[in-house]
Amino acid sequence: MTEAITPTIEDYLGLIYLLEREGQTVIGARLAKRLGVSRPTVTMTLQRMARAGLVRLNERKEVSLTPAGLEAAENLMRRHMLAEWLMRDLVGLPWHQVHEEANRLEHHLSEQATKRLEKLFQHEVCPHGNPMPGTTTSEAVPLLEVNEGEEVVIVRIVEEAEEKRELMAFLEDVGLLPGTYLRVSSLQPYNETMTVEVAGRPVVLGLAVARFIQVRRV
Amino acid sequence: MTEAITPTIEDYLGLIYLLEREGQTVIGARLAKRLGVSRPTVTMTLQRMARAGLVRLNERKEVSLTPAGLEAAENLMRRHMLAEWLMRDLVGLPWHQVHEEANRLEHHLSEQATKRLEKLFQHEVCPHGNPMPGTTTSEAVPLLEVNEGEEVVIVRIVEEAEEKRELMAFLEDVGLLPGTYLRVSSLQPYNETMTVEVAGRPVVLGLAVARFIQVRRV
DNA sequence: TATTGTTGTTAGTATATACTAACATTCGGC
DNA sequence: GCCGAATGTTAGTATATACTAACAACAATA
Repeated sequence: MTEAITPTIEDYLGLIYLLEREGQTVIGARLAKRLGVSRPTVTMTLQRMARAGLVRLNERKEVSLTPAGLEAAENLMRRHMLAEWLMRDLVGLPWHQVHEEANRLEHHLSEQATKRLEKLFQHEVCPHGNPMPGTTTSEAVPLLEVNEGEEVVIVRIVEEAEEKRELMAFLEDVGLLPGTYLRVSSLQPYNETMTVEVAGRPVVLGLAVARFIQVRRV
Repeated sequence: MTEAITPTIEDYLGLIYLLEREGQTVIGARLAKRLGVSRPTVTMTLQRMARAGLVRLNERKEVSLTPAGLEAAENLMRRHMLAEWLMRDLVGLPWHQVHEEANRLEHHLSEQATKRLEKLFQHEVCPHGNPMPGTTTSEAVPLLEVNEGEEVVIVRIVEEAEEKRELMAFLEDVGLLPGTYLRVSSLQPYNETMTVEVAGRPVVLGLAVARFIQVRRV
């Protein structure tokens, strides 16, 4: 039945999992865009996945994970996040590179290696603050919604942003990482920006970016 | 020119590299056997590799690496051995499993991660005692050739043996690892075995296995 | 020398993953 | 309710990687 879950199929599973977790409707066109492939390719791959019992499509072509698909997806996400911690804490790769590295390694970690990593890293979140499968998301709001003058702490950088290499390098550079405290010093909606104060230094953020940063008020 | 070096191509490069280093004549049939694929598959893949400038075939169909192929192969071997050390020393996988794990991960380590690993692990050999590309093999003889009563230290387990999963588990179990001191207590050529003393305990080894273990006299 | 085994190649096929071009359908907005 | 945009699918194609069956060339050996 569940023939072979290839790296490609795992990529689909992981993305569908994340979109579902964010409460988004999962359709082929969105997968195509996020995965960087054409719509016909997605159609074909989803067909194989449905045949393998990993996903279903309803009459409106909305995609959802079956129990088997969910299990495989959670398994993948666990390996992804453990690979991220491995790269960050043991190998010493810069924070902004670990997602990309883990994206390739995650498909090739054996069960034994995964078990070892689970022993070593007992975190409930990945290095970007996103929850491991099985744990619940801690309360947070987009930095976008925070008012002028408020102090907050960064809870997570959402997964969509992890794919954006230069953005990640920028965030690491200015120190906008999970756990960082900052103050919203002023809003410039006319300019689509906001200014925050991080470790005493002002940083101007585009509002698109401020939507990717989730924070908790302090 | 050098289009894309796929994991499959890397597997071929690595094997050819090792066979060349052992001074063996590299022919398609041997590659087919060691890689576990059919001869036609090897023919086709070697054609693509030749087209990409990674190997040449002479009139007698013997395969050799081009400079570009050698560079790619050495690069791969370095990643392989670094992945082995990573798995052994940082992740804590048992010795007999690290080769298999590294065989998959090696294809997906970025240059940045490889550089980090090179900083962390400055060994001249892999966990099985085989030399990193660029370093020279230290003098050693097959355990097979050692006489009764001699004391030796294990220098390496040759690469061919690394593929044999159960053998590797056995070697780890009885403690026949690089650096281990042992004494050849007796030979039973009629039985195709020899008996060695490891840490006070006698171990009977098939001669086929004794050919895989290289030692230095002490 | 004749036979047998090894080796390499052709031919035909399969699968997963991609693409473009073209079309059908459906949805959102006016 | 109509129209253009978004979406999904067909059809045709490409590439890398595999396979089996069959054959040709050569080597090795009885």
